[in-house]
Amino acid sequence: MSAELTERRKQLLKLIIQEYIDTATPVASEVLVRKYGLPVSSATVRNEMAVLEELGLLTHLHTSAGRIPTDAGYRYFVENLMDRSPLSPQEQRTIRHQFYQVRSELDQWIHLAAAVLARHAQAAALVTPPRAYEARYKHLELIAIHETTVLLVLVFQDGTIKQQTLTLNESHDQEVLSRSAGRINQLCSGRRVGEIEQLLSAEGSSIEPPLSSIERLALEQIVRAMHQIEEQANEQIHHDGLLEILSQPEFSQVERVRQVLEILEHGRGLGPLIPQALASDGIQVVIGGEHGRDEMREYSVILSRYGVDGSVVGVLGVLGPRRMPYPRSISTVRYISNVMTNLLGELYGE
Amino acid sequence: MSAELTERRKQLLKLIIQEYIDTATPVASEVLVRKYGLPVSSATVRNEMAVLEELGLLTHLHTSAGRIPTDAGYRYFVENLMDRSPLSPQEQRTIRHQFYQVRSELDQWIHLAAAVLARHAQAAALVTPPRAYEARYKHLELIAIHETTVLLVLVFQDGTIKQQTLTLNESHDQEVLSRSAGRINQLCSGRRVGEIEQLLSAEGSSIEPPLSSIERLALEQIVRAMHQIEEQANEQIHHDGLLEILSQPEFSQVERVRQVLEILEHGRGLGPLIPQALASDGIQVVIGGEHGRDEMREYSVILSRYGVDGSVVGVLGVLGPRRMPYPRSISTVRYISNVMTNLLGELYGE
DNA sequence: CTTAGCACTCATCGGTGTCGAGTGCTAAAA
DNA sequence: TTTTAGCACTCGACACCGATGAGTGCTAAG
Repeated sequence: MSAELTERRKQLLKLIIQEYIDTATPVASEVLVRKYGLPVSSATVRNEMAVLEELGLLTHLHTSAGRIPTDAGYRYFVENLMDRSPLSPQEQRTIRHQFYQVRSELDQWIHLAAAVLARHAQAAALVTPPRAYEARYKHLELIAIHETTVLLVLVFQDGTIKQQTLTLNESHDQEVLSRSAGRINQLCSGRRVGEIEQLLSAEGSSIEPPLSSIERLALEQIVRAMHQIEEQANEQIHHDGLLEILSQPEFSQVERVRQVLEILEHGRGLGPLIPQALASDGIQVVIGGEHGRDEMREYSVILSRYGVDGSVVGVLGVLGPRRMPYPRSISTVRYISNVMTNLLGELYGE
Repeated sequence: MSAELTERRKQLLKLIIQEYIDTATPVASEVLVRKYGLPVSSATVRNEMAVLEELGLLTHLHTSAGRIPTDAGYRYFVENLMDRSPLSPQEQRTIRHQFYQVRSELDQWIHLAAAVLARHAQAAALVTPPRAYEARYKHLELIAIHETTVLLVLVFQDGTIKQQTLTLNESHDQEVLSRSAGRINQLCSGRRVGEIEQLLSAEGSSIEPPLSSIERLALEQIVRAMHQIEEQANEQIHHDGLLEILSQPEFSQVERVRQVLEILEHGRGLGPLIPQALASDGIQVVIGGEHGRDEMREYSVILSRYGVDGSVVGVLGVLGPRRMPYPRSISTVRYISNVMTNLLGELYGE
């Protein structure tokens, strides 16, 4: 009986979780009444705790230890209980200022985003570079480097840049290369990989004048590069903030550090979370082993998509121990996500 | 008396160090005679060990513990004792093959170098991107992205690419931008930053026709970017292989992990080692706190310059615990350094 | 429904004793 | 003079013990 969530129990749960997040030690009934001046005795609190445990929101490690939240407990906290306070105007200003300083350096954005996320959420941060759903050709440049070697710089519509080298049979001067690049630019501007492939196939061989050997070679590289980009679309994940989480008590055994590194570097355990975040609006919070992923049992992730919908998007978020300051982390992820979205919006036109 | 380094003592020292590197536990006299079938008794070995300790080549943590090498011991080992065996042809082939696969992707080289170093030397790897001593302008491209925003892609003679965005007062079409870029390319090709600055100053205002506002803006960005590149010349260090060293016993306390992270991410403690390696031929081995750097007392680094002398150079190497398989690490660093040097040589002409 | 009281549980910590690895020394053997 | 056997001594590692104390669960009274 009475296994229902009364208002008092909710408040108690909230306090317990906040306290645990704060102190990283199991919270005892006694401590709660003292610290927060509850109008009831510790015994009552204990009774309530027992009910919350029955409901699956709390556990304890052994009989004479304080309570700690379960995944479900955290989930309920995140969804119904926690105070959603955005970052302070002061913090927002600082962050905006940092981004303002690198506003023109596209490739710094993800570094900065990861660094700021890590510092403000005190967790490991992960950011995937913003990518278009499908690569579209924007611009090619061929630059003579040395005799028969040519630097091929490829720019896509989402701002991604790829550089490759090309080795030719005979040396050509910059003049010729520029003309070839110009021609390819005209042929391919705004095209998808499929359309460019056609230029190379029989179908495309009807173009006049026929493609020079340089042009063919360059086009082949372009097609290869575009396929490559689409394959590894959101696979490469930039991360930062290892140092931040090392100071947290849950990482006092190296084994944990190794696990996190494996998640961050190889994406082990992250599984479908990134694509999922990419496909859905709003903030995704995954607590512990919620989705049955064993490697993640001890960790939580908060992810958010960012970017211009339908044009160029990425995912950013934080990874930390299950005992994570959810309100703050979520606010941080949300804010940085917005900042990045705005930046990209300015770049590509909202 | 008799505190001199006889042949037998040298051989003993070599064995002790090899054994310690292997097992990570202080080595006992008894173990040595048994494992290597020495023609003397453990007592004799103990006497010899005492002499080696007197010479400052060995220590022990407490009276009844086996011996471990001191920095000087390792140093003597590296310089006079160890077997210098290059990587096996099999390994060399594997490595060359891996590099062959990414031969055209310039920006993959440092990633691959770090990854291969880390895996083969079982240590943390660090690689600075290859840089010219001073930046020289190679090529500029201006690409209209959206209304008044323009993507500026800047290529330097050493292959470095920088991308920036530029916001103009009014929108211009690609035609105009390309013409401006072409003009700047003509003006700046192969120039150093100083010469380009002159174009912007009073002295340069005599060019005809006078620079358009777009051209001025672009030039300003170019100058800024070149200064930036020269400042952070070899400051950014790419690293890899944290996971490799985590499994080593010396990193069983997180504190050590933090230290290494701080060295790798912020270059703390590396101090002048990188510039030093950049300035000298051959392989640099720094063992423990040899050069009085306290943060490094527990670690050793092996660095090598790579690249085309006088044209474009970088530094690569490994960082590991003092107890490091020096012969193997040194061979690996040497080999990868050669591979990278060859790759760059092909690119820029030997 | 709340609470005081109390028994019970369990991790933590300091202290103690034992064990074994390893050295250092000494005196005898080579 | 060098080597070696023998042995005392040192010190870390480990297990065990009991005390301590935090914290719960239960019960019976308010």
